[in-house]
Amino acid sequence: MRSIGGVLNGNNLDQVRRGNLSTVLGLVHTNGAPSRAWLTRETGLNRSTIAALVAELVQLGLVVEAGWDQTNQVGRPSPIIRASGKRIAIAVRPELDAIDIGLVALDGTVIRRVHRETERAPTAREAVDIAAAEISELLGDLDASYRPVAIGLVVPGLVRESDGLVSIAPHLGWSDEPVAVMLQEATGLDVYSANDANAGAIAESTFGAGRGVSELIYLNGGASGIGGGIVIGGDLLRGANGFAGELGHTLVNSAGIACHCGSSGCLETEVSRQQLLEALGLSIGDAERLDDVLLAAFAPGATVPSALAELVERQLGFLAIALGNATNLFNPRMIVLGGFLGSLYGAAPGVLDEAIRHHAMAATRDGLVIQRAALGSNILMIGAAELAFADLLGNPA
Amino acid sequence: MRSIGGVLNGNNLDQVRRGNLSTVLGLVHTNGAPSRAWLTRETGLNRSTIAALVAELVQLGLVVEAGWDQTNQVGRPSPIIRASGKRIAIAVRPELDAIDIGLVALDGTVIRRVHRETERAPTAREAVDIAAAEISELLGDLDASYRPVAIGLVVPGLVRESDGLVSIAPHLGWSDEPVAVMLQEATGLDVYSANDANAGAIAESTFGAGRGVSELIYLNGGASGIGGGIVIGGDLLRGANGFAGELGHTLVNSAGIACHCGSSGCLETEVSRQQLLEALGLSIGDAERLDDVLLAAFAPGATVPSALAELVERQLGFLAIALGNATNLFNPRMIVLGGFLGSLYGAAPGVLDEAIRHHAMAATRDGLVIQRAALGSNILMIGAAELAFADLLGNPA
DNA sequence: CGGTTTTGTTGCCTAGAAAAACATATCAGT
DNA sequence: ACTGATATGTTTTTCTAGGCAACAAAACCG
Repeated sequence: MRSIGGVLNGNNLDQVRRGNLSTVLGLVHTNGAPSRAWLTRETGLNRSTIAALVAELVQLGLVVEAGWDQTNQVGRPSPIIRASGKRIAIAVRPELDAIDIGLVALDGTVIRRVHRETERAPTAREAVDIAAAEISELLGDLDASYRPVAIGLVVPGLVRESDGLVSIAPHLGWSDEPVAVMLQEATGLDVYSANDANAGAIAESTFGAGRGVSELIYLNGGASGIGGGIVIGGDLLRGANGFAGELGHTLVNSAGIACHCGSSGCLETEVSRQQLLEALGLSIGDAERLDDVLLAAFAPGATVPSALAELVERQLGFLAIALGNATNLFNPRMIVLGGFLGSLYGAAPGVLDEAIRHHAMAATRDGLVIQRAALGSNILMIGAAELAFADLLGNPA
Repeated sequence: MRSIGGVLNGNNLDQVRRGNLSTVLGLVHTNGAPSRAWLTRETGLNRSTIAALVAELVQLGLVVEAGWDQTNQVGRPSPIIRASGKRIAIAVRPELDAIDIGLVALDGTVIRRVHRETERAPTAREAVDIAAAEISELLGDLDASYRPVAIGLVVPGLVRESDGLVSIAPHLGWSDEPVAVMLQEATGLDVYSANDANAGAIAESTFGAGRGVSELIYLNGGASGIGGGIVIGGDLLRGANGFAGELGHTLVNSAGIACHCGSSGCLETEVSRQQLLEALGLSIGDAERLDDVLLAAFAPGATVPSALAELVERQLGFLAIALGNATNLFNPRMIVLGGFLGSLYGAAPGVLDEAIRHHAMAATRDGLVIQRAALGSNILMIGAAELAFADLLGNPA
């Protein structure tokens, strides 16, 4: 049985309408403020159909018609469609020493953003309680025209897709914590949960460096290790249980050191931010200066200390092994590097390009583009919001 | 722009009809001979709609209504729908010392199969000429009621999706050969081309060990190396250019030997059939006995020579590294092993299972099933036929 | 043999997209 | 400013395809 994910089958007419509403809302959400005429061209649907679909979305409070196309072209101007600024997603992101919470509207504006520091890594219970309290306060400040849609919860760890169970988040010390359910119970809002790098991959492929690229690999280097997210056909690769994308645990060194995952020589153990900070003489507190300092050290004309050059070259070599393997497996159009991996690449792009030439087959890397991530510090807010909006975007009615 | 593969968008009624025809034909093709009532349940469509869809498919000559459900249940019997035995795909498969050609009907029956030996590896030109001559003869033998749909060409090498160019087929000595175009010109038939392991993955996931499994990895060990195919959401992973799935070129040994791909320590160089044949005292001509001999050597109660035991254990160890990496990346539901990799696994399944436990994270391998391939020697005929039928199944009208 | 159950068959209904005709708003050229 | 060309919104009509309900048919059961 070619049961596609178990949910195959008969299209009926309802699904046509639902699909078209979803397509239009998605285009509006992703493209900022297109005109009705643009939507007509882009979807291939009839003018009158687009008019009806937009009218229904306006009725649902999901979009507004605001102003007219200012393109100075002949012909009657077409109204601009904007996603509602009143439907909001709540982004929640527990970190090692803080919890980030933000409100993001369907039109992409970040309405509020708070950073609640904690003395130590919060337990799941503490994270949920702090988030719930903060959410309650943030929503209380808004007038009644704003409506929360859902919560997007982004966790630095492995998250099961079916129920949002955090299987393991080594750096927070969590294991088998039903955080999504706990947060749902504490707030009464639906919670959509995912791994942080997966959320980052969604964000970069929808709004960032990978905009419009349907086959890409996103790899992020953070304080707590290396995480990956893979986009195929424009959708995040989730795998059987939602744990896909763990590129940080690719073997890159047979003689490597033990990894917390139980294996050894993983990319995550061989390439770490800590080594870079030490080589640059920076403390953990200075981590946010890493990019500037590293790029300055490798600026044209600068003399790079040999120990630093060696470290960077070695780390890029290991990175190239993991990316080469992944390129042979996925044949991606683009690789997007975030966090300190982006800094590493920025320092010596030629080194990585050349090493990948060695480790990936000529055919699978043909046309491959490597880029640094484009979204900066907002990436996880945006990714979390996309998680929260996904159901609404898929079925607006 | 969330342009999904560039072909997004508006569903209109035509697409609903096309999709439903495709769904029904696909279910009939994949499930042998279902009843109309079963199709109704499976698709969720209305009885009358299924009746109309089936009638149209009958009209198109793609299915026949033949006999009635013999299930001895209450109620009016439902007619059985069979795929046509007259619409045929032509499977072509160049090998090191032969060219295999087969005719496979839409109902799955293999109508003809010929094995044309060659003195040496054929050039692309030779392969095309032999195949074209053989196809002409095979089709000439059939009466006019048979209609060829297309040719499915399966090549042991990297095949570009857009135009079927064989980028490289190291063991045939081909590079940048437009074989699909050549075969199209020689026969006048459409040619759909793919890598052999990719075709194997399609076959095993549609009709073999992975039937109904929508997230699986297929890995095949042959005389000419190790090839892989990855199925995600029920569809073959193709990547940006169609080269995805090259699991044979995953790094498994940092101190490994050079690979023809330009890298070193690849799975394909560290694990080869040749080593196994030598350890078992078999010649290349005896390769087909490998499975029997190896399994006999490891049969319960047998004493395994230590050199052989070590080799098998080492090879399974390397295999586990590649599969562990892939498991962390894809979080598959199943891994299917074909060719000598299936034999290796059959000899000592516990060794591989244990090694994968070590190399894949607990979450990503949760619920993972490892199986030997089920389709045997017909796998590439079936895979090639699926390639040829894919367009028809996607758009029957 | 009549009752029950399941499914095929037929005719009607409705949702929704396309198409066509008309209206409107802009630009370009005089 | 006026006129024509162009693009797009608006309204009405048409058509397609799937759902639904009523009826017919073919099996099993007691």
